[in-house]
Amino acid sequence: MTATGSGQMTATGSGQMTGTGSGQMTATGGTGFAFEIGARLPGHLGRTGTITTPHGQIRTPAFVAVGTKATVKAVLPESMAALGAQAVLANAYHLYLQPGADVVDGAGGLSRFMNWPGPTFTDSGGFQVMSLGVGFKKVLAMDTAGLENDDVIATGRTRLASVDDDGVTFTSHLDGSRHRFTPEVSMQIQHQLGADVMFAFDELTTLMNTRGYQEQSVERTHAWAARCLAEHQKLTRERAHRPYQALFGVIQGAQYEDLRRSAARGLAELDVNGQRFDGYCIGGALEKSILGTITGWVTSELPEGKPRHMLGISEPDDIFVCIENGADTFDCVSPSRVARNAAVYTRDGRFNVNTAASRRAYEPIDAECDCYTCANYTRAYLHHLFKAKEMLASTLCTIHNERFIVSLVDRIAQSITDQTYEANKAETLGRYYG
RNA sequence: GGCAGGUUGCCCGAGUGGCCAAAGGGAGCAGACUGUAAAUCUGCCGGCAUCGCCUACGUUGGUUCGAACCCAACACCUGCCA
Repeated sequence: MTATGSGQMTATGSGQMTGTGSGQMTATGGTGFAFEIGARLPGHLGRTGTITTPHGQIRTPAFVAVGTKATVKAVLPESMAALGAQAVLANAYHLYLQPGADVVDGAGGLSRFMNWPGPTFTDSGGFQVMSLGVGFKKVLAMDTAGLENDDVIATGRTRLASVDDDGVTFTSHLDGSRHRFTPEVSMQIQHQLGADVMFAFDELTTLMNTRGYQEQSVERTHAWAARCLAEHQKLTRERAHRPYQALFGVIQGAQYEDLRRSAARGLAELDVNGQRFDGYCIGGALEKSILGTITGWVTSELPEGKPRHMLGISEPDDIFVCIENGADTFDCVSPSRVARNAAVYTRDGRFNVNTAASRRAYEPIDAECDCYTCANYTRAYLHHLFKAKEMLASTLCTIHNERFIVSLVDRIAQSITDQTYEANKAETLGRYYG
């Protein structure tokens, strides 16, 4: 395991760097974007594959690191490449507010702006419809019983976003200024940001919403998806001198099978003037206990030959269950956010390094981990850095956590190829949650 | 030596008769975080413990039904005068 991990790490890092400068890739139908399926997981919907973008390839399944404001918080792009990260996902809403999409465009696009030569993704701002709106961060829950209520608003929070059928009005959390996002605006921003993969502007509901609201929201997201495709087609023509940017549609529908399936089918069939989605995202309110089932409903409605991205997922059990149900890529803030708050992942579960137990623990976070942090630093030192409020603590723990997830996903990919998936799953989850 | 001010829980610091085991910080201890308003947030934080009891606001004594809060002496610290 360790040998495999470090070997992959090196290959990824160098592959990314060289693939970048040379520009266009292999057979991509003239767009620079393509997806090719590799091995399949017998008895399941899972598969390995390769996504080709103008900025390089992504071997799937893959974890995409979140760098909301064009930076993976606390970590250098070089470190992200060294730990095996294949792609980075930034956020249209945040970059639109600061520094402004035109500034990123002027730099030559997100990749150049942030010095990440590999593939990049941007989220549409759809997540902020929810996180700045009703404000319920909890979109994952074990149990939805008794939660339904469209009027619930998180206590103590000011609502900064409100939705209507045409779009969303935001109040900037930075300066209180008012902004209007529509599917067209999101596409314009994302084209200026210039990521290889863009996401359609969607409405993200929570598990608190009523069935009626979820239906209405799925319809709205579908209508927005069509508008995104139309605007995308127009912008792609206007910006033909720029590298091709792929567009993924986002499937909502919460925990309802009929809604999820019809939403998936609707986007799979959606064709606006010959323009279709290059891939799909599975997002929104996801009930953890049936996460795999939901993923399966959706992927079985989607075309096989296009990649599926899982929005906001990174817990080990969730990753397994999504991959075997046909998800190809993931993104999540968790490894990074949690690291800044002193929580670290290990093969034997997660713990907080800032507790007294690590004060004199002169050993790495995880003896089996091949990351830079575990190779060079002890828990005692990290504990000290957190207590002393030194920012290196965030850097080192983020490197470790990102590597943990990347390496977990890499091992899953390898086990699909090797046909040892079930054994790998049983062992990995048994240890992690045991 | 004279005049004036101060001494509060691990630290800083409110509180000037009962609603005070004592505000608020910090530290400490633990927990949470799933398309990032997050280097954030939550809980505990004198002891034993079920209400409750015990020990506590420099020390000792006093006034009072009742004192961290009022009085006296003492100890130490801090300003101005010699």
